[in-house]
Amino acid sequence: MVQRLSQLFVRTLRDNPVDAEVPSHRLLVRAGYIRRAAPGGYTWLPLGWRVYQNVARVIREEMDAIGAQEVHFPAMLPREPYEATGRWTDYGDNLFRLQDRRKVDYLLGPTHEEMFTLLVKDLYSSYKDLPVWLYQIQDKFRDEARPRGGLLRGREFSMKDSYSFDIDDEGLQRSYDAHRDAYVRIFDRLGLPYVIVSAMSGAMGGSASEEFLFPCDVGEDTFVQCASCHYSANTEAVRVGAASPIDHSSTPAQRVVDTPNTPTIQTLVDLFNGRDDLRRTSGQWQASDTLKNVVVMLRHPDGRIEPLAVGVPGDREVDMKRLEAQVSPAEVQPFEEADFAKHPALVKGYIGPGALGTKNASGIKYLLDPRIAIGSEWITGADQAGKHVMHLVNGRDFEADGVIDVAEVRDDDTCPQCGSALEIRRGIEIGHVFQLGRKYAETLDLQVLDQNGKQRVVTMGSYGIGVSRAVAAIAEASHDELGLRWPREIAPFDAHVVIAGKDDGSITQTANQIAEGLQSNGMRVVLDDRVGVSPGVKFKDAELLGMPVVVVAGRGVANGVVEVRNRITGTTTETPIDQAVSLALAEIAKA
RNA sequence: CGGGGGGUGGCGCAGUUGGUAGCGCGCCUGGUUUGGGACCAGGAGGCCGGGGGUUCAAGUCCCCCCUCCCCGACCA
Repeated sequence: MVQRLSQLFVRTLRDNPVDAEVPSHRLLVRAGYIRRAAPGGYTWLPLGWRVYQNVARVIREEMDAIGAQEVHFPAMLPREPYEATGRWTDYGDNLFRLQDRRKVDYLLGPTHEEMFTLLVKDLYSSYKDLPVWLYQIQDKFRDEARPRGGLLRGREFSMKDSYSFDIDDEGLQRSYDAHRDAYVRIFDRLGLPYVIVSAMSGAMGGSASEEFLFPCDVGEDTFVQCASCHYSANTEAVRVGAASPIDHSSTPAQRVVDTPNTPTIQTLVDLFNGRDDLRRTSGQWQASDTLKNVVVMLRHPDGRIEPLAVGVPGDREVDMKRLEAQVSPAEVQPFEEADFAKHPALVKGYIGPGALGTKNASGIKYLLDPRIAIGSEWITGADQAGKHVMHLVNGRDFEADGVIDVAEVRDDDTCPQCGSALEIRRGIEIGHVFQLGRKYAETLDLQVLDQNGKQRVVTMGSYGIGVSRAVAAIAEASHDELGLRWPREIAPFDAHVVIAGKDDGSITQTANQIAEGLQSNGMRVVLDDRVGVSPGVKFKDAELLGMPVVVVAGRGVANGVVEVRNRITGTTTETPIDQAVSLALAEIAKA
């Protein structure tokens, strides 16, 4: 059936909604695709729901094509499985919890590793049953502290997540590769540009976890990309190579210097450059010649709290996200005044390697940025108020307990693979493939018998795509100043036929004929049949709604012609009425 | 959770020293229009986010709460 715009449940807004900031949110609300219904929750209107279904269909087709099978869970889940894996508590405030009339606890699933693991455990018990790949497309619930960007980060959102179950690591790798390949096909079909980045430290073997990021200024993830080689990684996963040792045979002995009133690195550098006796033999001292020591508190999952000291070059900050990722599952907490009181060896503002390290006065574990080479000399805190030390050589004058790579990553940092300059970019995480391994299977005791009749713990992978987020990302990727521009496969309709201008009946007749012609060729068609609406309004709405091809039947009909407009390429072609359908079909095929 | 800015018809906004709640768009009726968000005339539509207080009188002043947006923190 040709959808008549006069009958469609939609209202476009002339003005931008004031509470929408990012383009996708603004346009989806203004064009009548979604409405906010709750904090972080959106209602899909008919147009939006068609887009959603199209995205879900593409994902289903590709998942089914690799042999994955769809299941469907209840939204309301029991507490026990999440209790068993510790996530009932680990998820903290982000978990939506509820109780039934008997005060029994339930939760709204934030993610479903537990349920899938138990489902397979429930039914399968032999290696012959493996591998098996299951997926769901369902709403997830996370009580985000700050939902934002409309569909980009909600508290209720739709996600496709798959889980693979294999008997061994080789199988897991095959399952992972199959999903990764499927994701490439999915995002290509969705018209979403993406970069695949490493999401975990190289220590685990670089391919254990990768993210698909859609590069975009409003994205919340930061990643680096190398212009020369193909290296790309989430900033959390970037690993800097260790610096080569430096010959320090000509470096003077360490020297403690009075440095009053040097609360910042810059004032410290200025003081050294301003004093004749401290001046460098060649050039000026830089912030990068100083060693900054940051102390934090780590809170382990078992509740244990211990301090950790990190040394980074003075021109860099410690990136807390990177630090959290490195020390996970421990949480990072600030080192507070009260903590200084408990550790008298630490002098606030003058913390140096002299006091740090498990072998020194504080006993605090001390880890160094990999850029800090053995043999390099530094200006750093002397562990006395108002004093710094210079010519302090790593390996000669102090020794750290190890290396940790958590300094901020900057534009033009060198690529760990080829040494060229890295570029920092932002992106929206649209997909994530992850080799979970045996963590959940062990905890929930998912084992099968192998060929030798022995119990073997199953190894798992998890693979997610945010469906509602993908809708927003596509809108983000496919719009211009006039409105949305849906890729053909995702658009609510293939063609938008407009009845424009003063009509003696022939225009409406022509428009109907074209709409039906398109439909009989398998196209999904919306017809703007609204009466008393001026052509300008209809054109604006057509541009805002964003179907790939717009056919305008208007004043040209008197001369036997209509217009075919391609919303993607921006071209307008006038064509005889009897060729309108075939031309529109050709343009749709191009879009 | 910290900082900042908001909440007044469906949407966007104004509202003075406290004194009958307004404008534009949209919506309804009639008429005129019909190729780039038309025009005229007449209408409908508001618990001014919620609660408490001050006052003869509160959209406006005071207190508490809710909620939205932005920045940060947080985020399998």
